[in-house]
Amino acid sequence: MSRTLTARGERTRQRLIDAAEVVFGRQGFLETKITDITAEAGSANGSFYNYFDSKEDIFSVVISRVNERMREQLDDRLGPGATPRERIEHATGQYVRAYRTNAQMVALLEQVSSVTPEFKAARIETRRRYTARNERSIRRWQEAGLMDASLPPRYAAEALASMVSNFCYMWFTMEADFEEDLAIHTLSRMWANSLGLEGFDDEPGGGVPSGSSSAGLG
Amino acid sequence: MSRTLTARGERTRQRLIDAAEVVFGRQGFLETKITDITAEAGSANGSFYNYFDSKEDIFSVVISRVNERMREQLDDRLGPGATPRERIEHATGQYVRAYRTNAQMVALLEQVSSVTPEFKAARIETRRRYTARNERSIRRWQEAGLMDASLPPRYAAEALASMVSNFCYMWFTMEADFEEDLAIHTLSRMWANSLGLEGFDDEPGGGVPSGSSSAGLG
Amino acid sequence: MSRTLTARGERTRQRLIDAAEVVFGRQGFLETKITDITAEAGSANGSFYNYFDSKEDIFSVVISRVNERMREQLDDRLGPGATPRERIEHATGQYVRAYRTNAQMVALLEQVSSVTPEFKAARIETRRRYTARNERSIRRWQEAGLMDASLPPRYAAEALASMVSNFCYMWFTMEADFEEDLAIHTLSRMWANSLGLEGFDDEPGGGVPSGSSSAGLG
Amino acid sequence: MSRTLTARGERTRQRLIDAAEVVFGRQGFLETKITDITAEAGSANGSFYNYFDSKEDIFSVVISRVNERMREQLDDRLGPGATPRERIEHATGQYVRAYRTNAQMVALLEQVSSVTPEFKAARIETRRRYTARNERSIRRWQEAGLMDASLPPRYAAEALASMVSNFCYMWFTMEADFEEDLAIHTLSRMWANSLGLEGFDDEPGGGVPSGSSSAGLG
DNA sequence: AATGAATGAGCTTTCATTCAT
DNA sequence: AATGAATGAAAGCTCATTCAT
Repeated sequence: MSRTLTARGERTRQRLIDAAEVVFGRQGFLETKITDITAEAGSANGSFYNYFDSKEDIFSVVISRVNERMREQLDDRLGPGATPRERIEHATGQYVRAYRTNAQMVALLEQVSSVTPEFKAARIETRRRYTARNERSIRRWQEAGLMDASLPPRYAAEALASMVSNFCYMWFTMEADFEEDLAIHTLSRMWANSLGLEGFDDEPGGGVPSGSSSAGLG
Repeated sequence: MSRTLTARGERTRQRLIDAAEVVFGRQGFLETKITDITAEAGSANGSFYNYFDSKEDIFSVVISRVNERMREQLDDRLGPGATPRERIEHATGQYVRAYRTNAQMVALLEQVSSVTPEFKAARIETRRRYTARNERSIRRWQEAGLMDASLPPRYAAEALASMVSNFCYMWFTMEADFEEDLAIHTLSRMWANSLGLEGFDDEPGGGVPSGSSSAGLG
Repeated sequence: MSRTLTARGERTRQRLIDAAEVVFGRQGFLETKITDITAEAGSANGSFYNYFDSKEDIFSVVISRVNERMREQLDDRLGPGATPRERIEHATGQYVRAYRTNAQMVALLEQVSSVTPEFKAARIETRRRYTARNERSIRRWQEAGLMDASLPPRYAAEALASMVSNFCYMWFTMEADFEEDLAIHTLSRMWANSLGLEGFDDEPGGGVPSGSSSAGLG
Repeated sequence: MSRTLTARGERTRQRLIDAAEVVFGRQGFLETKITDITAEAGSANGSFYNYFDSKEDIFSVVISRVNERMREQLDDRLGPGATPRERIEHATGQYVRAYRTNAQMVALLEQVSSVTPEFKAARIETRRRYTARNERSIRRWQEAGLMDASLPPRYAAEALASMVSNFCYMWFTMEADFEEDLAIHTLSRMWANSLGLEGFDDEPGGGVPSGSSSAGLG
């Protein structure tokens, strides 16, 4: 499935990927039939197999693209003058918006990863990459005496990633009703509180919880 | 499917439900075929339809039973002399253990609910019931001046349920490696911290974050 | 595929096997579609898979049945008073008639065995079993001084099996035109001649070329 | 498919034929896909249809080429001074070696001819052409009083072609294990014996059983 | 009630062949 | 001539569900 393609071929392949994203989003992984994808793309049944081996194959391409998009959306960092609280709020806001944009696909990955071992592994890895960033921040803050030293960083990082990501899951996928500014503000405040960052609010230049906001899959 | 059954019929029905739980747990919803269930139950293929309409039908029965079990496991409350921190820790411990015991089934429901609208609604409802308890506690604590009054109770309750439940999900379903006592302690401490309960630790009789923490599905 | 069947099941299974033999004979292995078999048997497409895993599966059942039939047809031996020439002629006649009856299926097995390793092995084994009988006869005759001692028994046995079986193949499958009595007589005579049995014709009780005539698949 | 080709076209066509022989030999007729041939030839999928109508079409070209080759390999005759036994041995040796060289293709044709009526006819015709040569020899020998006059020439010729060709089939295609010199010698001796050529061994200038022995397809 | 056979819609995948460039 | 993308008819197989006993 990696023979080089002509321009036309590349176009068709893209059409199929776009179609797949639409259909996966609409029907979920399992309810998506190859036929649905080709129909959506306006090509013949058999054309699918000129480009992909299986539904899993195209799904992983779609997911990669979504991850890429989310990574970009989470990339903006505040400058060095910002306070930790500002940083947390900024990162949380980014995360929430990125999640909202891609909610369907993120939920989809969740759904699939609990079934297919291959995707489960990928999903765990992505999550690990992002909690690792949280963990480093926490470690730094603890070394700097900025927060509760008794919290084990890895555990705390996982807990925070859980809080934000699952909140978004309930919000965007399970259709709980929240107001954006208030949600971001509340999550940010609870995040800071939970680590015992209170009292350090105005110290600029603290570590960044940042990507903390576990892209896409946190 | 609810006509009254003879004793024999009732026994067969139970055998099928037991078998279904085993098989669902082993193979997941989709990989479970009706024949797998009847084989496990030691009855004939066709017998299934004497008691259930479909795979969804028996699945919902299995899930109800699991929910029932979890509710019981989360029901033990501390007496009136306990401090809020003790209560939080107690409830968190209960939740963690209940989750662990039923992790397979909880994950299963998660998986299914993102696919089938019917189960999605049920899952939302269960979650709502439990966050509602958290929410009431928070409201009470705020009225009693025991915690940060600026946090909107519904949002905070959802965030805390997310933190604990998704932590357990990563732990028991995605096989992250945590140590039980430390995990419970850390989650409890972050829970209390995040609400700004510090300084109130020793006030006995506060509300109970409790099993509140969303049974089975939080 | 070996669960015990009820009478009805057994009947259906037999219907499918009968149908398969007809269709295989008519269309060959490759041109036979599962649908053709079920149509011929008058049952539904899916019913096939209640009894067989695949086309190969049912084919091997059909072939076994044919082998069985041929073995029976080749089983009649002459009494002890017969001369070698009589024995050879008798055995050749049997072989020719058995081949004719089952020509379609024998050719089919030949066709399939050159493609599918599994059937190739089976086919070689059957052939080996029958040439082994020829070989033993030849050895005995040589020890008894009844024939040309310079012919290596295994080679000679293979050559004779080839002569008769391939003659029949050309005759019944490739539609060469021969007259039965003359064919049998000629083959018998050449068989005896080739071994140098001339001059011993009238000695009664010699070894039996017999099943020599490689049943079904020689 | 026989419009005149430019030099380039002719080269491409040859490349395809060469590739086809390789691939047919490697994978058999059925497992050979058009794409396998073009891939082996290093040209594009669609190019195939510039030169051939179908897989059958190119197959018949390949087979013709193989037949041609075999005919050449069988063409060497002994001079007039040779005895019949020498001639038979010489011709048998030639046949065995030619078969060995082309065994894959010969088996292939056998396989295909039992399926496709078109190739079946061609195969019968080729066989007939070569047994006809045997038959003429036998007739000549009988007229010259050199052998058993009671054997009907056409029947005997068919039997001998069967003996040698099917022996080779078992040897080279079904992987029976024989030693070359001994095999050739045994087959030759049995050939002569079966016709009752004994006692005439040393008469030079007898007819030639010859390459007669059915090229390629005997 | 219990059984297990029968059914057929539904989906995936392959690949010879055609088409447009 | 050469290319490689596009096509869609087959065919196999699964399995929930219905039926007959």
